[in-house]
Amino acid sequence: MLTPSERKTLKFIQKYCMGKGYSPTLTEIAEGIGIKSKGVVHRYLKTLESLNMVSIAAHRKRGICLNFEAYENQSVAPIIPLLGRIAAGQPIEAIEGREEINLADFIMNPDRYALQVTGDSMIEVGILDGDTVIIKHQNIADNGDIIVALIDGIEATLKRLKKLPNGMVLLVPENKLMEAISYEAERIQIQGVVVGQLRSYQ
Amino acid sequence: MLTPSERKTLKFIQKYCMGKGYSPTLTEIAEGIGIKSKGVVHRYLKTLESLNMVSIAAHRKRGICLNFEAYENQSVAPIIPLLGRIAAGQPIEAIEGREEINLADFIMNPDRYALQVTGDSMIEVGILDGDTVIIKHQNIADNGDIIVALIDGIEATLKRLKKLPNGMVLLVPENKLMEAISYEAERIQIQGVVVGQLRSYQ
DNA sequence: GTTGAATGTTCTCTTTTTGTTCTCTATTAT
DNA sequence: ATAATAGAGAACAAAAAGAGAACATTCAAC
Repeated sequence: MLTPSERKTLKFIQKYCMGKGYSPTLTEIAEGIGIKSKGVVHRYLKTLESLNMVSIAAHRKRGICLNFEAYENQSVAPIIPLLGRIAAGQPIEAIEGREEINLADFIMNPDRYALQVTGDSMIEVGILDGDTVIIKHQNIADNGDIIVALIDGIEATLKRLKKLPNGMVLLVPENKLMEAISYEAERIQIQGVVVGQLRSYQ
Repeated sequence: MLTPSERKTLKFIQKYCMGKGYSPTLTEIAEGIGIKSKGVVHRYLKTLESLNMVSIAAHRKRGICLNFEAYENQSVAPIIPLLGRIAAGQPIEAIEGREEINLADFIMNPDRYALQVTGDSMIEVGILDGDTVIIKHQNIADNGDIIVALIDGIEATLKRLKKLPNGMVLLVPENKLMEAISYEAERIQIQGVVVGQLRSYQ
């Protein structure tokens, strides 16, 4: 069983790791739990290690590693419960099987990056001004994909791709007020394909 | 386990490659991570190479290559590099300050849950059929918030909230084809407020 | 081809930061 | 009283970070 201070230490480490992706130093932990002595922190860590809550790489800086046991019942993983499906006029319908969403699955590939969208050119497919899109880095794309296109090596734009039979490509905005423009294929360089989109309302 | 500097180096390379399509020189990396010695950079690269995070073509200029598979499960946090802002007709503009997006910020709080949206009632604010919305669980909401409302304790629906002066509440769909309906305040129970939205295109 | 600037590689040295191990003190519950 | 828990802080060990010199190789201009 953990003492209150040890629990506090563990929680702090969990939160820190979640936020930054790497573990804190002893001094940071000390600050985080409101004490001054890193020697004390070290003692707590030793206890946590003996209980198999964490692993510590000796002398390594930021070498604390959370063990599986430490994760139980904690909401530290990038996982959010998926409660069900909501539609107008019905009770929330539970979804069988998948009961949570792992945001890591969503984006956690290193060839993914994010772009913040400015402008309304994709408004009709629900990509609004200010949204963030997740891009998968690749140089080719299928017809109908929403792509990041580099025109003449300078201008970048987010459009739907349509390959025309005559060797031209059409970049189609999803906005009735704007017009699709066609280019010679050589002028267009594909920088990536949209694989996700997110928006924060806070 | 990477040291902070090694991590910084890796992130810089990742961002550089995504943006330019080729890898940086040692001097560019040194500048990018804020040090002066390219010898130091080389040391970091050697470490990254030994961990299979990158491949380095010996003596080749700009011969660094990111090994995507290698660092998938490396980071605990759902962090993705934020490359910049994209608008029609301009180069991608870097965003000062924020260099990455941490999805944990999205959901770090334990009172969040997800719902999958069915139907088109919020289509005009970019919440489409099939999207997932992140809900913050709370029983009160401000005027204009998009809420999960439970009507008569049975029907659940996603609508924008408008409190009317006469003690009624109006649930407003964001779809021209649908009509807002007003209810006596007692019939409506607020289950949560939309704080985020995400969509996957895969 | 030759050449020279740019870039990659290999060192050694120093400083800073961080982890480890102590001892000492205080508080609290049994 | 005794043991468990908490904390301060000093002293030391080791890792990480960084500077920079010297040399090797590439690559593009001539």
